[in-house]
Amino acid sequence: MSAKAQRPRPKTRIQREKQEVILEAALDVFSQFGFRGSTIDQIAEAAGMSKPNLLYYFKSKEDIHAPLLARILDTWLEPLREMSPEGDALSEIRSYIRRKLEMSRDFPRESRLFANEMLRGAPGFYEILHTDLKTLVDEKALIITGWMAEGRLARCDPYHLIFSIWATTQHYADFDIQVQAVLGSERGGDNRFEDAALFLDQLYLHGLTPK
Amino acid sequence: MSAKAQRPRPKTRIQREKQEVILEAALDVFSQFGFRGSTIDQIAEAAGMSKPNLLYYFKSKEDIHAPLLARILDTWLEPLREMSPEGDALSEIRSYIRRKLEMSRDFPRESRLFANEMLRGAPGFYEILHTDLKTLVDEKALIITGWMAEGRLARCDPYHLIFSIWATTQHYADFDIQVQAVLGSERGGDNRFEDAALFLDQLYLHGLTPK
DNA sequence: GTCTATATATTGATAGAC
DNA sequence: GTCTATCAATATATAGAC
Repeated sequence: MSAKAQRPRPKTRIQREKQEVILEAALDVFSQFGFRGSTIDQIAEAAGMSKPNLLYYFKSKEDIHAPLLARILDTWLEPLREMSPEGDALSEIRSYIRRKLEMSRDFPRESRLFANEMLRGAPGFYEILHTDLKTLVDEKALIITGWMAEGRLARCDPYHLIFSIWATTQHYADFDIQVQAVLGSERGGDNRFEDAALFLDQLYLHGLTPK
Repeated sequence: MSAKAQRPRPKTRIQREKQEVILEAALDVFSQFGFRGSTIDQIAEAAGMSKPNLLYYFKSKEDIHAPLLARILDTWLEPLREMSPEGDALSEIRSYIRRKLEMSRDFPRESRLFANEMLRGAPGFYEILHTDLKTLVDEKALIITGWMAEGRLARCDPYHLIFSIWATTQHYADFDIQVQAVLGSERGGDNRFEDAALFLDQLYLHGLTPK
């Protein structure tokens, strides 16, 4: 939303739709090869248009990449934002895990785009992580710590708890190829996400239930 | 080791050392930008030599990348191989986690190189995952299932258990920049791996202790 | 808005002097 | 073995016709 404001806002509906087609194609490409490894040609082909035509809508490679990145962190943290101090501790954590896993299932390319950025050290992105992201995580860590103090949750490091949830859920998007290779055709089908959901639910339920 | 056999073995010790310098530099670069996003120029500069000089030792970009990839899976799976059916179930799992986390701490670039390959769909690598890796995981999954049948471990899906261990431990290498950004300078120092080890140990101890 | 043509820079790789 | 020079291919981006 705020990302749109960076470039002159699209005038017509057609323009906006074309831009969406391009961003969609770019997400395919960038999420696989990262920024440096992707070419405008690849994106143009994926978008079904010529390179100059694509560059009519976005004046540079960076201009295609930036809005994708800008919208992703917001989407990605939505499930964490929903974690409420009012709810039941274990239920809140478990449904956070479920929602996060659903995001990996439904938006794997976004997850991989993000992962690519992390791998190269998040240039021009670190500030946001260190401010916006850190603030949100600090806030939620406090809630979790509160739950532990009330005896509703086993005591543990809330930051590493959150990291472990990020890791386990995003793994199914980022390392999907490996997951499928190991599970094989029999079990790698569509229910790998259900199996993962069951496993993670149990792991964290038993792992976090106060003793 | 078997990777070396693919190209004519180096004659002198000097040659071998130069190749090592190059591979070391290449690991730095490839692990950040992936294969396509890295340039021979970058690698040459990191290795402190000219591009033609580097290409005297490795005749192509692919030839630098391949041996790095070949040696990595072996190293990476070493801790899993060590998991023994003779040992105590919970201890075996916990020390597997500890060793795997140590690898993320000690070989973060290798982890990121691997992650980069997964993100682009592991071209020319999938076969190995589907055969060698799957075979090893199948074997260890059987052991784990055996432990569960004996009541030494809480029942759960052994494959997703292994995935979750991979995910949580590799996260500290692959997403290090994010971990550091969130923890901040106070806690992001050198003990983030110790904190992670403590957290994971507790999570899996409680999560996997039979009820 | 979309195309062909092209300018300009970067990249993978080689030739050949030393 | 290492260097300078360079080639051919690819890449980002623009010009200008339609």
